[in-house]
Amino acid sequence: MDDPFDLSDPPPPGRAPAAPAPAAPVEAPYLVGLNDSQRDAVEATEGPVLMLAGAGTGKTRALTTRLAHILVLGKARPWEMLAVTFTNKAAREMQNRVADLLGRPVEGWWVGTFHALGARIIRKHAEAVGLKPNFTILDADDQQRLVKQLLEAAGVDEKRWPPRTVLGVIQRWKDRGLTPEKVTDAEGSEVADGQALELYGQYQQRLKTLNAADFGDLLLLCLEIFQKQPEILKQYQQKFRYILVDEYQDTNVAQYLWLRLLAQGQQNICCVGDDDQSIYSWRGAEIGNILRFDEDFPGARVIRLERNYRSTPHILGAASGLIANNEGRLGKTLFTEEGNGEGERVRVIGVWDGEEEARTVGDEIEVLHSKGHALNQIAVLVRAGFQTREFEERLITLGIPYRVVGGARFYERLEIRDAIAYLRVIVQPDDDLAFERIVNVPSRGIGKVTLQTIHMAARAEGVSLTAAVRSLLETDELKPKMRNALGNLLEDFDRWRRQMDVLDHVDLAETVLDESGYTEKWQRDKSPEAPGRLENLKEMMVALGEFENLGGFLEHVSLVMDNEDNTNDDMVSLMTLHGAKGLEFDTVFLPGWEEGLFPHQLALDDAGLNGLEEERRLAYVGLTRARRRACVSYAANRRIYGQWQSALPSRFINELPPDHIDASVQPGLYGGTAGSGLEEEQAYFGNGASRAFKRRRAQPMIEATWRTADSGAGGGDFSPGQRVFHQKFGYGRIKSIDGSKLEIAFEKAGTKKVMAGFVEAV
DNA sequence: AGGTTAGTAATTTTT
DNA sequence: TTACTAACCT
Repeated sequence: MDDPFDLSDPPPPGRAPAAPAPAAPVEAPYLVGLNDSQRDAVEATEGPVLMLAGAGTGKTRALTTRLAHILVLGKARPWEMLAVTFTNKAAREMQNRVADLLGRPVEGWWVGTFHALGARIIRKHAEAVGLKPNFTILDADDQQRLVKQLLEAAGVDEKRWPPRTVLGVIQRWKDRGLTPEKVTDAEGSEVADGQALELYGQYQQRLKTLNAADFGDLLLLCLEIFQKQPEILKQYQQKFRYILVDEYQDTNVAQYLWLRLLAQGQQNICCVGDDDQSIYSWRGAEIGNILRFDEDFPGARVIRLERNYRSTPHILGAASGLIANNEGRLGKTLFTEEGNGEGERVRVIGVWDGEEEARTVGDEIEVLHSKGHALNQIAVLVRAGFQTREFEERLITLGIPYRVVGGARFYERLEIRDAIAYLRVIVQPDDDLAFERIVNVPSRGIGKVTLQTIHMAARAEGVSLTAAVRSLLETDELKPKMRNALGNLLEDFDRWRRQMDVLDHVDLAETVLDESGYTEKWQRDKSPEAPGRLENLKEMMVALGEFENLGGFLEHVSLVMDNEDNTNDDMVSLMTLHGAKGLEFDTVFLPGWEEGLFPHQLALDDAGLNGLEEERRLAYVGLTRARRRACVSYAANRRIYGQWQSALPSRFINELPPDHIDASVQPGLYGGTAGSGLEEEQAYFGNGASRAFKRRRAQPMIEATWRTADSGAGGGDFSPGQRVFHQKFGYGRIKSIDGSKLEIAFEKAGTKKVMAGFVEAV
């Protein structure tokens, strides 16, 4: 992941300027076969354009052709183009398809995810925002641990305010482009005993100390750079002459601001999206961004892609009828090519319980399979992950191969995260979160108490944990056993760091895992998953080998968390509706359409009508994944968390236009009337609405590990001869001072070296 | 310091 | 129901 060119934009050496064709021929080959609106979208290169692309309307084709077109016309050289996506997969596809269109790879253009591009910009100007260029990008787990530490220090009850909740609040602020200074006091007042805003500030402070940024920062810090240093912004503005944004309906405020700053002046920005497929508001996506586009970019052209190449008229009719129940849409009228017949109606099946639903779907799949239907053209799309289980069990029974898409990702596995933590500490000694993760893995006898001591020392001196350990080693604060263990560990670190220059990075990683005893830990482990973990570690080494250095690998790990998809294997796909966005299958099963599950009760609780509309969009996304067959189902009874619950058919079922569906209900459900209504008195999925905002009396302050030491960094407050008190050694008199380390003659414990932060004057 | 047990909570998750 | 965490015991 090197950066072959810098901001000043010299053409990549040895490469001819992207041969600008002498005016595009009237009918360039790549334009053949586009429909009128697609062609419109390709040729409207100047000024702001909103490409409203409905499901299955050939969006990617239009968008990649547009990019190729700009290059062919010579309107921009590759490095003057910026193409932003949400996923690495989408970025990769864009790159490949543009290359296909042009018949050669395009090099040097900025194509990638918001986060990857943000990271790239920040690394270049890191000092401007108080980071070193080698800053760490924290993952979700790191972030949560950090918040947890802050909550503990602030004495917030973690039962009431779980770290993930508080982290969520901080992230939503970041999504909105709000730094701690910009959040209004009132906003955090309900969260974490009113300390949310303060915690946010501390969180950011910690990140700086750790030389780290989280995902939100990858955009926020860009904004900060652009604001603080307008000349840098200007360079980028001049550089990027054509900007293209995919999945615009999923952008959050920070991303919107980022784009708007970059597009200023030039305004050749093309945003592609579909308001009806906005399903990530809970992650900060602002559907308003796409709805407001023509206000934000005056004179914008809106081009609608409405001709659907994917689904049958019945499927499209059902989906369109459903989504028509939403308000505040930009509105599109999807249509299909005529002449292919109408296809099958969308089937709607009501059954007794979840097990029967799984059995029914399984049987259907079996029939399709026996007719020669490819399994990888069949998907079961569920609302929530736990729903896949019943289908898995059924498919196993039937002997039908399947894969669960999504789920645990490679780099999130315990052993991989541990291994990476070792590498992180080596590359970036200030990375406390990584240090903490592996300081006692494998077990070195360093427990809670020792770690606490290290934390206090770090806090007192305002340094990283590694540095604090270094200081502590020169004192008598630690028990000899600990001092020995930590001393060895630090020696190891130092040695590995030295080897970074001489050893190949794969060899180094192997050395580290070997000498640290980490590999051995799993070799000795007798649990059934241990061999798999060792396999994964080997696998990681292979991945590591594909990078030039450790830094590149770590960047990849942070930013490219996607699963490899083996779409080639003939297997049924089980996945969530969210996971299915952007995919298509001949046959799609949509189980669990029940009130409370879909729409999900929590979505309604949290976001009311907006929540309902987003659930409806999710249903729309589900239906429009199907090319030829869609089958919706619901169960009258379902076991959730071991409890049987009865449920009514989803209101979405009633919203499907009768002309496009074919409903069959198992006799005996709901006293014989199917989907007859949604009586309000039913309270499904029990637990009340406002769990998130319950409060409790303030907790007594936890003995502050961090709070105490804020004042006195260094040994400056002490002088020789002074009488002091130490928690462990009692009273004594200072003999000499060496920086933050004091030599003290204790009355009971004898003469010891201790950290200044651990003693108080008496 | 590490293992055991009891209590609790439980969507969606492109980076 | 399961899975994870925090206090608790050894």
